[in-house]
Amino acid sequence: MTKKKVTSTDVAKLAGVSQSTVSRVYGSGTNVSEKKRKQILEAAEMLGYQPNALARGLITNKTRMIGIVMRNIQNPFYPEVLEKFHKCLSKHGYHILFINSEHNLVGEDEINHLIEYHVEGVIITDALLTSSAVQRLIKNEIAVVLFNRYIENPDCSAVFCDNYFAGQEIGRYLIASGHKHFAFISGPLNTSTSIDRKKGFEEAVHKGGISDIHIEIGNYSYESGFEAAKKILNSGNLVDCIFCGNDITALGAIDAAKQLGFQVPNDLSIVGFDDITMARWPSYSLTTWKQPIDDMVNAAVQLLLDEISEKENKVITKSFPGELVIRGSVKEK
Amino acid sequence: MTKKKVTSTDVAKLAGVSQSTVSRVYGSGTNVSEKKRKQILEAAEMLGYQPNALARGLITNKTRMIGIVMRNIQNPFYPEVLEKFHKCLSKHGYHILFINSEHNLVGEDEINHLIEYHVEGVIITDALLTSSAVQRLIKNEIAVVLFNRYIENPDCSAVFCDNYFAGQEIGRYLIASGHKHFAFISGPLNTSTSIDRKKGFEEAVHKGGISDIHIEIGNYSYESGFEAAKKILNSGNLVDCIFCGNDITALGAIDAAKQLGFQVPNDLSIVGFDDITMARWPSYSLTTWKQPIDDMVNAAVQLLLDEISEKENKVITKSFPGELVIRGSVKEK
DNA sequence: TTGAAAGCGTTACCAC
DNA sequence: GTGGTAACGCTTTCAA
Repeated sequence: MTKKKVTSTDVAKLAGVSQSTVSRVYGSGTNVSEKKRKQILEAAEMLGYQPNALARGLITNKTRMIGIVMRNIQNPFYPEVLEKFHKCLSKHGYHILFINSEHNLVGEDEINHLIEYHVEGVIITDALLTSSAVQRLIKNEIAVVLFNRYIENPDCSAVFCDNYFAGQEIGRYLIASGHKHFAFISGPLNTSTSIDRKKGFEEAVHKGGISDIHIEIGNYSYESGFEAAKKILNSGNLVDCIFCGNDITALGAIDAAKQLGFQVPNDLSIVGFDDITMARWPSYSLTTWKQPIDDMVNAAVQLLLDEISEKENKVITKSFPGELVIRGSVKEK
Repeated sequence: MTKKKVTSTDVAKLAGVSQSTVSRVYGSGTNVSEKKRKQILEAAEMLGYQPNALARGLITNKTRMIGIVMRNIQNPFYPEVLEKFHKCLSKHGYHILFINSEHNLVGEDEINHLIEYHVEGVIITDALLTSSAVQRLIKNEIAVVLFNRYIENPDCSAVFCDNYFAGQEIGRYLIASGHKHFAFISGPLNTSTSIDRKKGFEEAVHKGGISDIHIEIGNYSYESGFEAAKKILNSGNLVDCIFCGNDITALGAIDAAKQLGFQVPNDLSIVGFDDITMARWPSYSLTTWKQPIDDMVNAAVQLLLDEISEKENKVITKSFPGELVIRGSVKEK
């Protein structure tokens, strides 16, 4: 077993045909007789031939690679999202160049890598691009879709949950179930996601006749939920419910409440956001807002593929409502 | 702002030099005068030039891509691993082609993709390769390292935690802390990982004078831990401790125990494996075995890079002991 | 230090 | 149907 890489020319020689014909078998598939096709496939099998995707990409300008830039992968919501993107993209014959970004704003060098590798499109989850970065991608004919974020003055497509609506619904639900003293643990307020959830929630609560909401700003982590809840419960303010910006924060809040001797939901109601698998665990049984991940992922991929094939840049934003999932962390009084 | 992709030839023209010289600036960096380098970088900046990694890879046979095949990404252990791999690999200038495998055995088509894209190396986490798959990768000069698994008759390198030792230590610890009635919730017994943990644990427990261990086989998920624990606790067998094959299983077991009215650790001790972040959460406060992820990831990357640069295939396996992390889920009687 | 030219493994466009 | 040949964008000789 030698170690030389085998090319279409090797296959052609062994099969006694031209290299072009081999290429046709693996490419268009047309214009090749049944007999030669057979010979070629046999020869390829013998040699262990695999077409070189790089060479192909060089000439076709189609690498069949999609860059996924993901932040916050420690939040269980995102592995689930990644898994679904992988499934959906590979169904369409695409591969994933994975980039784990650490910042809210995707860095220049990360953009550079995506351009260098000539990915056909990029999905950005839970992060943003400067508009100059968007321009660079577009200039390099790379389609872009934001996932779970959008930009006010949109220069690229986006798929997200209607956070404003969701925030409202959660506010209404807590009002309707008889709560009087509200707190909200938000994520950092530099993201559309956080801002909209907050705005919707506040509006609904105010409309329900409650003027004061105790607000803490966290960073969507368990620890920040834990700390924020402690602060709220130790503040002396009366509080009978907390809306948490995401599930993992809510789990932290529940643990903090328990530690301080509060019973959830009897003394304190807690609502999360995302509906991660853990929300369902009996220790928490978290009432939360379900983001329709499947639909969102499918939509994002569809948008991306459309952009890739159509070449013109329509900017489309798609929002999904999602739905309240009632479990056991809210007391309906 | 036009949309034509800019190449080194474009840069050369604008800078008034030859394409070769542009290439030298971005490649070796040698043999180019300070003056021309400056002109070139300026021109490149103006045009927004990025070298084409595919074309480069085609000629150099170095794509600077590493394939990561990951299974079970819903288990929080693996996102953490992925994040660290990303960090370590990008520090070395490598990029990740991400593949989410659904099976214990990596499929032929997944191998094909890795070969097609000419990744320089592959890291397989929590899955195995048939030896014919290994041979195909090697024939295509792709280095392979298994992470968290090894093969009995090794044809590729591997990095893992010494599961046999860890199992023993956990057994000894539970014996030493006065437990008498043992149960074990294993992962599927077709993996080295599971087999070794089980073997070590059983040996230590037997050596401690206990002959019976109630064994259940799960699949390393929360749900399977939950169900298995219920089965154990409802079996009528007396049980005062359960060792769970991984943390997520242990969390399920804890929740099941609580639901059945058992107090952890007073009525029942529980030990996990991995030390995922959630093990630290107050609701669980799980005593567990810490896999030294950082060291393991660094070792895996180092092994891979060595294999890539040395071209000869030494098969090296590296095991790490890890350590017991004592929290609150075990009663020391 | 520089540039011309060959070649990496494909696809695409020709003639035949 | 088929094979020859020119790209694709780069690195790497080799002469100058």
